[in-house]
Amino acid sequence: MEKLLNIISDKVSAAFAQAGYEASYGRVTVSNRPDLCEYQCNGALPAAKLYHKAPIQIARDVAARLAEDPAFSEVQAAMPGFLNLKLSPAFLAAYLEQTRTAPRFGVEPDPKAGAVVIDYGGANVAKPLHIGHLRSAIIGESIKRIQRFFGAETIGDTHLGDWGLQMGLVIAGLQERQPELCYYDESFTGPYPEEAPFTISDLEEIYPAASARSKVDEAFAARAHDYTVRLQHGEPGPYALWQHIMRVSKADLRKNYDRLGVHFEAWLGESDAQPYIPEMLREMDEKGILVESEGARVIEVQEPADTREIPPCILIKSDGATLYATTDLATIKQRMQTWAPSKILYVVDKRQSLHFEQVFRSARKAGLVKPETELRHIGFGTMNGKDGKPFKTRSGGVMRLETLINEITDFVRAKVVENKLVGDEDVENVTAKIAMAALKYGDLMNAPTKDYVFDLDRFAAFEGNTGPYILYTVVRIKSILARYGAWEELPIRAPETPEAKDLMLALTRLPDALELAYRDCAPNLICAYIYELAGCANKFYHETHILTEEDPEKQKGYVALVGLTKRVLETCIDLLGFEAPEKM
RNA sequence: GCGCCAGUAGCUCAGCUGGAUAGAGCAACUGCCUUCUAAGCAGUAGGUCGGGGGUUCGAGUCCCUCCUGGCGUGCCA
Repeated sequence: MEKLLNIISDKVSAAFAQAGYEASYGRVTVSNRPDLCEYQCNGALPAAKLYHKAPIQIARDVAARLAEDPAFSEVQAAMPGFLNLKLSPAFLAAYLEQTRTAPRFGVEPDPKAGAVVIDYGGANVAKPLHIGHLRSAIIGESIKRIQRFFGAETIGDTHLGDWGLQMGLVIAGLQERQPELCYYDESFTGPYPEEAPFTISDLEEIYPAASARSKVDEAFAARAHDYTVRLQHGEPGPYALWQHIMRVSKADLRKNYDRLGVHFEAWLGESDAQPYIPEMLREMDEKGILVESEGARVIEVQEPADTREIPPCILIKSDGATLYATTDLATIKQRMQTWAPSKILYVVDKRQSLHFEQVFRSARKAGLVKPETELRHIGFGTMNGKDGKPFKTRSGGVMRLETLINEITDFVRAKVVENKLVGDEDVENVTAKIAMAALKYGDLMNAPTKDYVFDLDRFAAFEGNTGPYILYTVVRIKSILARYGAWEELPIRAPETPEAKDLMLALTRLPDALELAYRDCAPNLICAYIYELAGCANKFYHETHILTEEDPEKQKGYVALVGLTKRVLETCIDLLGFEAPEKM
């Protein structure tokens, strides 16, 4: 359905045309002076130059032609040449009634969305998630849901770090602890045990220890390297161990992501891209784009239009090994073959932007994707502590994601218990929902590309612009609706108070907010929108006593309005990746 | 060195393609709970938009320059 701003713009444009001016000057925006009007058109100002007329004269010409339009209750020309508009209550109510009854609130899906791969999470096997993984998971999940809302068939892929030296390190590290294991016995022929010889806690000890040791113990480093090679050649012992590591690690990762409300459709990793590498390299060779440079095999990606130097994309090191870029390119090949997506979105730290620029250019040069396939790196900024430096624990270490979630959950639980609004049996459920809202909203409210300061005290305080504030708004409305009874079919009614009208105007802005968030992959725009909407809802709630309203028709209108508000808010927070409890 | 990003209230940040009086939240201060949840609402105070030039009827927004900080910059991921 047509967006309200477009409908008004069309009317004003037509008025410009009737008055003898170029219609394109009739573009209307939301007013930046709410004290004067609801919508404004600045077109008379630039038009004045073209027509050699006073802007105010043009504005008056146009205003005169809009005066009779029933959509507006007020049309005024203001100095020096602004056109100020107010919507008529009846027109606004009719429009919102369409919004209320239309599927997806009248937001139009993207007809060419197709399949979309979202590469996020960035977890490594055998290493616990730490707070560095938080942003990718939260932002990626939200972007995926937004894509899906606009009609895309979404595939969230973790792209696990499950190949390479880190695996060799774990295998070598485990050998130090349990050298007697059959996996290390090259004469072993029988089937390997079903049960993994370690737990996730063991793995979490083994990797950091092995990593540290490899830096000081050359013999150990060589063994790790050797195991890496043997694994990559599919030798039974290392391979069987690797499978155990994968299984144990994935189960643990899944548990942690579940707790975050983050779900992946595909749990593929670097290892799954390996089979595609030989053929990919051969094809690149045939195209003649894989060239020798300083002993390595690279793809040149510098273009004449570049203002900076873009180093070539290295696919084969001078020692013959492949690297990160090679795997990423093979992964693109794998994804195109498997899902033929219209776009692949990478939600990865923004410091890797050059890497992705190289990979994307190489992919196009190699013809791995269609010309119209969109490859996009959504680079996110660093999560800093209050000191402005990358977030650390009090002791200076990297904080585990689990620890962070536990801290915020404990804080929330104390608050939930204190407020006594929920029964004992609901405490954990409600606590988890509020904690997720605090954590996710606190992250998503920031533009993805920006570094931001993570302040647990601030996010946990729940006052002002926070996730819990949004939840609180929803919960208050739910409470009214539950007491009122059937509300779903009640139609929107013309507003009678400024608070009601403001709330309705805010509701009409939903499509604009969602479309921008979709276009720019920017969940923060949804946060900004629902904060504004929740503010309007709370003001309305404060000024209007719904359940004691004596006029049943008025009451129905109020209930319909908060009902629509609730549905919009719940849809939006679902796009952000969290949900509201019944009480809090 | 080169490139990218950032610098807006005491703190954390908005500010869409240049438009009217630069907006929120926190912190500070003041009101509002015998009525649908006060995790709320209303209000007061707080700003040479890093500095300096320029373009424009009009600049936080565009151009130039300087300062400060962060990040990146061929064989790590």
